[in-house]
Amino acid sequence: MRAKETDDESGGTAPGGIQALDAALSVLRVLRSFDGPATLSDIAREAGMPPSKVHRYLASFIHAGLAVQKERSGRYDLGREAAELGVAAISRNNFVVRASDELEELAGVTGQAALLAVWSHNGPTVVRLERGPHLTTTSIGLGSTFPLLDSATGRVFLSYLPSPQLAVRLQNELERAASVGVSWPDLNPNPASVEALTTKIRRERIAYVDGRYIPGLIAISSAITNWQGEIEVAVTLFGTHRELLQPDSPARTALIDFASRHSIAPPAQLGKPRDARAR
Amino acid sequence: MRAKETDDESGGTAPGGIQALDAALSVLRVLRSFDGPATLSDIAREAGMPPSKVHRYLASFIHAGLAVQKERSGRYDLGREAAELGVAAISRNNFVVRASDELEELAGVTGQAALLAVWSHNGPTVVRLERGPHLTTTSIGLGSTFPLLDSATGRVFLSYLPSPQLAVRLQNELERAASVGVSWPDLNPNPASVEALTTKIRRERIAYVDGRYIPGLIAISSAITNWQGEIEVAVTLFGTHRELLQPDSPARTALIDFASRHSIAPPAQLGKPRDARAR
DNA sequence: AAATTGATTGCATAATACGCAAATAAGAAC
DNA sequence: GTTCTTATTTGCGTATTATGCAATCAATTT
Repeated sequence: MRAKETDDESGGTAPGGIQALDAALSVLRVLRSFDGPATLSDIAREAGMPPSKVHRYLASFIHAGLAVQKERSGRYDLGREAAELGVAAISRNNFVVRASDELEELAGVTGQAALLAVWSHNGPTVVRLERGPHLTTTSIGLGSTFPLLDSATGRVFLSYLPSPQLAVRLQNELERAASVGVSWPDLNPNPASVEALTTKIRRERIAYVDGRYIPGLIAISSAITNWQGEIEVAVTLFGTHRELLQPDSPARTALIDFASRHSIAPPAQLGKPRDARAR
Repeated sequence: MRAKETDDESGGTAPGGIQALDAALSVLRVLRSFDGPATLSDIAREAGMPPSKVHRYLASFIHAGLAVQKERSGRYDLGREAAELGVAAISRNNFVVRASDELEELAGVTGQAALLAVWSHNGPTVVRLERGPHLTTTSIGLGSTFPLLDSATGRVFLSYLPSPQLAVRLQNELERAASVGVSWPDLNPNPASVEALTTKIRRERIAYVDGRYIPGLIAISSAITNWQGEIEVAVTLFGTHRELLQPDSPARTALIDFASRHSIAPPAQLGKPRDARAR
């Protein structure tokens, strides 16, 4: 086996780590990058390794529950342990944990469905979902992602997240909107208009959409920010009634209050709740 | 390094896999099992490995983004990539499809007919059906729905689904039972008795009926839950032999195991209080 | 039926992961 | 401020084992 002298290639080895493990974990990342089940050959090609090597890695992943092999076709997919690892990682985020505790209450008092979303590489991602009293059966589920411009949740991240992470994604959505000819009532597909919108969202602490992303679905969203003013979580209420949008609606007030209470005010105060004790 | 001759120890190696990778993944699982950041020593002790070995694994995990090292004190925690991996696994994880793959096997080893049911607006609805070796011709088919109180499947949904969605339906069935004069051996038509029954079902992870809904038909059912502890699917075994009901019957054990394997265990922090609780 | 594609498994060998122990760093005690 | 204690990190030699190759097995197509 050859050791890498220069790690200028993508996926170099870890300093002080283990080469075999680095290689294996890169396979895991490849497996994740597929949209669904993948064949051994595809995974091996994408990872740039011989299939036999990848096959042995996958055997261990399956043993650990991180991967599964479907039926007899031999295609590989992520397994249950991968999901549990993810929820464990998410639950380490204290903002998510604390907001989750009260999300059900928020859904109850507002009479709407509620969700929490965090930023992942696919964009805003649902990590918690509380269906309201009116069981609105939507296509939204755990792990769903939203667009930046066409969703209330996406617009909140657009307004609070630093530009670099958003730039390419925003550019794509703007171009796509321009080519398809979509336009918004409150937004034109140019940077100045986007800037005006995000400023407004930050000022009002609310973003909303009125049935554009999913026809007939009304949603309002607000940001939970950390001590640096960066967004940690977006809280979103959604339903089918337009009164959600009115400036003085109880639901809107409750949402802003909820987000404020779970945010840490920019002028950091001393009584800051420390993170939970280990064990 | 010593190779395991006997894999009777917990956490044996994978057949055809890689020993180093198995060891590393067991460390990852240990890291997940903590509620928060953990020290190297703790992780090593819990994993039963020398700290130096674990340290090298963690270096690779950090390189892959699966773990992070907080501050300079050197405590380790799950990283961003772990969360990404999880949402990828969840978003492509369809509980029905996943469970369907093994439903035939479950029917085979238990010698019973098996079905999967989800909640729809008509109540518990059969979405997959596997007739057992003894082709019991019943009136159950794809799209069939069950009552809440007179079926094992219905009782599982009754025990796991939030009250609002069930309230009217439950009320109807209770009233109807009272008017017709039906009674159950394990249930009286009042809220307190229903509560006692559902508590028992959640504790034992099993609901059953003994030929009441369909005369002569014995059924046991268990819940597959998602990472919020909400029911996604009910798995039901049914046949004509009463040994299904015995606490130590192989079929019952296999059913509970099946449901557990397909459920995603919610972490402690996100554990939702099942019943109403004052804050 | 033949052929093609893809998954799995022996095998020999060289590469490397392991354990041990030294070194470094961080806290605690005084 | 200095010493003591505890915990994390890193060399190093060797035996273990991960690897590439190629054969085998299975499944699907021509």
